[in-house]
Amino acid sequence: MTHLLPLADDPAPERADAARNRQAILAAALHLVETRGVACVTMDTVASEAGVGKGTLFRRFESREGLMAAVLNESETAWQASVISGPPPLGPGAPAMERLHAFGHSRLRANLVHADLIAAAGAPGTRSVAALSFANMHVRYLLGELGVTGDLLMLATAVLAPLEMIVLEQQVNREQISLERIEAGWDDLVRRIVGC
Amino acid sequence: MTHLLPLADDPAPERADAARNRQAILAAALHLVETRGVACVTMDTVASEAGVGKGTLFRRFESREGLMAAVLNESETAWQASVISGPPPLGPGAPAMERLHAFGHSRLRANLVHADLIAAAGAPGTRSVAALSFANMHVRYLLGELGVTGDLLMLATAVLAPLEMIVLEQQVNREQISLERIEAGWDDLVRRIVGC
DNA sequence: GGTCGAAACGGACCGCGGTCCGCTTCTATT
DNA sequence: AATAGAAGCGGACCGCGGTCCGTTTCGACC
Repeated sequence: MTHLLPLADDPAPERADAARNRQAILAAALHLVETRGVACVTMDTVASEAGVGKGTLFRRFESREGLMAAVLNESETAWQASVISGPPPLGPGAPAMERLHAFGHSRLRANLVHADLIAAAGAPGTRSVAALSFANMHVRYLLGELGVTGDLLMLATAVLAPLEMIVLEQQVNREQISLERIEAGWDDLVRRIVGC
Repeated sequence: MTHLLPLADDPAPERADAARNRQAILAAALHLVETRGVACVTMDTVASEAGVGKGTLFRRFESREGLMAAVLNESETAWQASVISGPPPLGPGAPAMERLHAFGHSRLRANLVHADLIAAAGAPGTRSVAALSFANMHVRYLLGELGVTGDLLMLATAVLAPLEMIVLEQQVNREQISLERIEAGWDDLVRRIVGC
């Protein structure tokens, strides 16, 4: 075998025009989301802005949720990168406890900033599974570093659940709770789960 | 003043035909949800089944989410009643810790049973605010009984967050985690939050 | 019972998400 | 360069949630 043979690719490597269209659609969607806000972005608009037919959008991204998830993914990826290899205390280099707190605060803010996009991206499962379980995996790792014993998967879920948009939405918009109080409450939660 | 005078009613007491229609709509919706499943229930169907125009549905229930929330509310009310005045350990009479665990398990199951209806009822805020904060208030009360100190509102939120449908959905459908493990994980969480 | 304003009604209508299928474009092969 | 057929394309079309407004019904008051 030579280096010209395709090495363990996907069985169907994307065709050139398809790739071009995917890029065009993604760029158009991102632009429209930024300028008009998520709510005002219709599939027809994205299609015409990208200069493709509507069918193409749905073949590439499955649904509106899928497209929004793809847009969201752009910033999510950057955020993940800063968790994995950015400067401390979010990135590696700081003590695990500091990293965990930085993680929570950062995630909290990221969720609030992209609130409407996250809502439009819909239930997890539409977003890539890998992206979704990243947070859980990272928290599990940090809890391990802190010497926490028990069902770490469950504990990580418990730590992350209060940061979910649906919960934050209720607290911020409905109950008018300040960001500081939410952060403090989350810090307390972490302390109780880790400590003792 | 006599007993014939309306006592501190809403300013606009519902007209007779309006009340009749509300009942008919709710009954039709409930029936259709039970027989065909939430996903197959369209507003047109409910309207014709109830023998009213579509406009009436939307005037009474605001949106599809609102209608589904109203349907969901029927069973939620019953559940709340059993928490407030049902038999122990869920109702009053048992030690606070037992009640709390019973509460969590009961809520967990209720959420899973009505999963699709809850999803269709959409974000909180569509459902009545009272109904939504009931769980939080109850948990806060139980935590107080247990002598927990701190920001009880935040702690109650932390206790309830892992029971939210969006979290459970991920665990049950995506990660295939058993109900027992979820319950055990939640029990552990409660112990850590209360204890120490 | 008759009158009148307000409230409720209902179905035609709209926009959007999503599908379908005949046509076009790409690329592997010779 | 020619070819063939798979992959991609696009826009007409559909169903559903939601709105609008001319018409009907209610019930308070005379």
